Amino acid sequence: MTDDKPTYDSEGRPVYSIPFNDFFQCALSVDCVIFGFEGDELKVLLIKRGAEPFKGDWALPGDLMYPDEDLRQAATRVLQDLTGIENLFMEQSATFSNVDRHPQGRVVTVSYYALVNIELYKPKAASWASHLAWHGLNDVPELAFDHKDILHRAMGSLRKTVSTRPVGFNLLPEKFTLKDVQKLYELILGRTFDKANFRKKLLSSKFLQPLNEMERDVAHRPAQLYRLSEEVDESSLLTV
Amino acid sequence: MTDDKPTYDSEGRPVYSIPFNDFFQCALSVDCVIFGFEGDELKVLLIKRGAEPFKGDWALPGDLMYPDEDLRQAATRVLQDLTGIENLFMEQSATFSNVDRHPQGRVVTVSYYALVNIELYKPKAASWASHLAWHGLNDVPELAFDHKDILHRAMGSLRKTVSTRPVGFNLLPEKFTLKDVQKLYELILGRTFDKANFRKKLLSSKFLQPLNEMERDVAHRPAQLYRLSEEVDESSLLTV
DNA sequence: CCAAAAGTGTTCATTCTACACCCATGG
DNA sequence: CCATGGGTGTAGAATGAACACTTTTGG
Repeated sequence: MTDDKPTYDSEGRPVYSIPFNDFFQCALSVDCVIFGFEGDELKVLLIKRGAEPFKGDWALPGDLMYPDEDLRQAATRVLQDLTGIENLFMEQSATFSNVDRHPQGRVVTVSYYALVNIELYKPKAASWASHLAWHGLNDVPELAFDHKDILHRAMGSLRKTVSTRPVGFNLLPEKFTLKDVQKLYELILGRTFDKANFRKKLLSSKFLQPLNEMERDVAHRPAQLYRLSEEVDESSLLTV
Repeated sequence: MTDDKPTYDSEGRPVYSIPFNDFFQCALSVDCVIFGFEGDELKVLLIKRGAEPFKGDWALPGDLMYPDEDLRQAATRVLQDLTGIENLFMEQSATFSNVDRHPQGRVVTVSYYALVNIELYKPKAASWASHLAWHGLNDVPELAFDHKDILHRAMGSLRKTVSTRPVGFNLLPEKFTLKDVQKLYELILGRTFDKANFRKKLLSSKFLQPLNEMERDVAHRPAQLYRLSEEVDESSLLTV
């Protein structure tokens, strides 16, 4: 396919078959897969595109990287604009580079996935509000570009991370029950856990701090509320 | 930091503060972290740069992505040119985008790591031979650009992958002993394993096929030789 | 009292770990 | 016969899975 591409001079210097400047015709973008957890569902924040291409379609929020930014800064900016939240968990997932993925030029996109406490989320600008919505992961509409692929990959990255590092708690509200944690892990990993065993593992991990507070207004025995203990480092291990 | 960056019109269309075409001034490159295993050491294949910038320094082999390629194709091409090997294990690791990482312009690089059977490696072109060398991972020289970071990250990716999927075998010769496998895993993961337990785990995994052949010319009891059994799928699990 | 979910204890099976021991070969 | 590393068995600890049971609330 690319037999004729690279040649090299006697010094091992590459000799390009096209002008050097032709390489500098790409744009980079970031696309953010923003996960939330509400009710009994994992959700993702999508934006309805107001501009061509794919105008009117749902898409992952993203933007082009500016010349004076790196990718993480661009992703942080997108997130900040949308949710108003700073300092949330965000990690690079993968890079997508199909030649034809963007109809307006060569745009390579790098995806980040973020975990937000859905209660803290506030739509930022009024003009955006109608264009932004949480969608249940089992109920995602058609997406613009290759965003469906990106979403699937991000889900994979999340699964890997969540089963070895205590990052899932970023999706939970300040105060939560052990049942909440279990439900969350079950949704992310697509399996069920035995209640007794799951809570034994969680409690032995020392990541949780019981509060002097109970669940309220439930038609059964109220559950103990917990919060994440302060010394938890995201590099700590929690194997679920 | 980027307060003034994004504004949006009444439709939620982004209004950029710089001309749209200014975004299309980036180049993308791939850098390949090519791991090999020889003797009692993990090695990485480095190239001595024949051109500015960083002329004369060691660097990861890489190249710019051509307009009609995607990143994987570019990485495959680089690998093919260097080693002459096709169909080896290669996976995207991470994307590096520091604004100043390349002195000649905005170049964002995507790293791939590959695992090669060092016995099959043949330097491709004579003019390259003197510029290419395997370096032990504990003995890596100063590297050009941010290649040291890239190498470290690739090592991290390798560690993660190798402990859940049976990909390490790509580093081994056709025929190998269980001791070879153990040594390899110990090097990658930076720990030791109990001989008896390690081999029990390996043999119960059904990934190995014993050959009618023994080690030769060793001053002790010769070891059984194995090869990877054919039905092994890289998506199978092997938890070490 | 009942339904519903919280919360706990016990048993059994599986896996991990450490370590001791025997085996085959070259010198 | 010795040194060297190949190869195996076993006992005890740790972990995981399954499940029964008790507790506390609202209705």
